[in-house]
Amino acid sequence: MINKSTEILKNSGLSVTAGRKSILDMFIASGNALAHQDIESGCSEQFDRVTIYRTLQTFLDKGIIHSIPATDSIIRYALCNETCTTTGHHHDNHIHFKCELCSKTLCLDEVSIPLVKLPDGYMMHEINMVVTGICKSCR
Amino acid sequence: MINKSTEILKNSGLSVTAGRKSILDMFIASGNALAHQDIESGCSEQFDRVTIYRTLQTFLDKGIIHSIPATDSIIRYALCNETCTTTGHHHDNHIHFKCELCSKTLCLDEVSIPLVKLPDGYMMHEINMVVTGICKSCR
DNA sequence: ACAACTTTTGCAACAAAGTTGCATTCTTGA
DNA sequence: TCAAGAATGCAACTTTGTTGCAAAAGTTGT
Repeated sequence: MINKSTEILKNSGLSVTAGRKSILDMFIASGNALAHQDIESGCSEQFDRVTIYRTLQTFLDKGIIHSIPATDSIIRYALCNETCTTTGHHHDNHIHFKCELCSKTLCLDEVSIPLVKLPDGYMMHEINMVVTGICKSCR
Repeated sequence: MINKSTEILKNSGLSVTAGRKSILDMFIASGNALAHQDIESGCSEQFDRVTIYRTLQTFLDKGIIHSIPATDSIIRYALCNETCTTTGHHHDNHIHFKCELCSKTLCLDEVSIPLVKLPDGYMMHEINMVVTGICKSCR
């Protein structure tokens, strides 16, 4: 295996293409979550918009990335960490932080989501927590 | 004050118009959160799409409704409860539940969000928690 | 109840975001 | 290396969201 992106793609049973590799490399290189738009402005010269949509969907399906909910209708994606090896939907147990100044979104892997008790009759499947505030580098 | 929607509008210092009243009535009548699309299909014959966008934005600004983050890029809105009297952004301290079967989103006012400790250097401002699973009525 | 003033609405035109089908190109495994 | 299958690019389209402006409605004071 030459590099990490190739390795991830092969492990997920995906064919290795230039587009997938460079999108995956963007995730690996970036410390924070990326929106479709971020990726497009990073490589729209090389790859079609449609390819980016489909690649992100494929990565989601394979559990390579996860999506981070937001109230601004901009969905951001972040690499799943190595312990998430299962294909398809899976639970990330860390919280997400969105900085109000630099508006970067990142995974705080070291902070796990506390358990909550739902009212009777509700079954929990996935849980998502997003904190907004000021990040380390913006203070 | 004739009815609840009129009362809410006046309390927020907004002029009372047919559009605002009927959108507000939809929120009051519906037990769950509504997306722009839900509202549009409920009253698009009566009111222009643009009016709905602007009305939702106005309600958000005045703190009449709050937006609920989601991973499907569909922002849903729900009425703020009466304790939220402040104008503008404010923190709702309850969790949100999205049912995977009926895909309704609702506020679980009785479940409050537990505190989490952020790593050093991060300042928390707002916190949002969304649980997906199966709701009471779908079991 | 009315007039003057302010706010809201609808329309049109536009911009951005996302989807689909299909022909071409690239990957993979034998 | 070659054939089969998968991914890509393109074009056309749908959906979603935004902006400016004139018309309509709401509000306030008399």
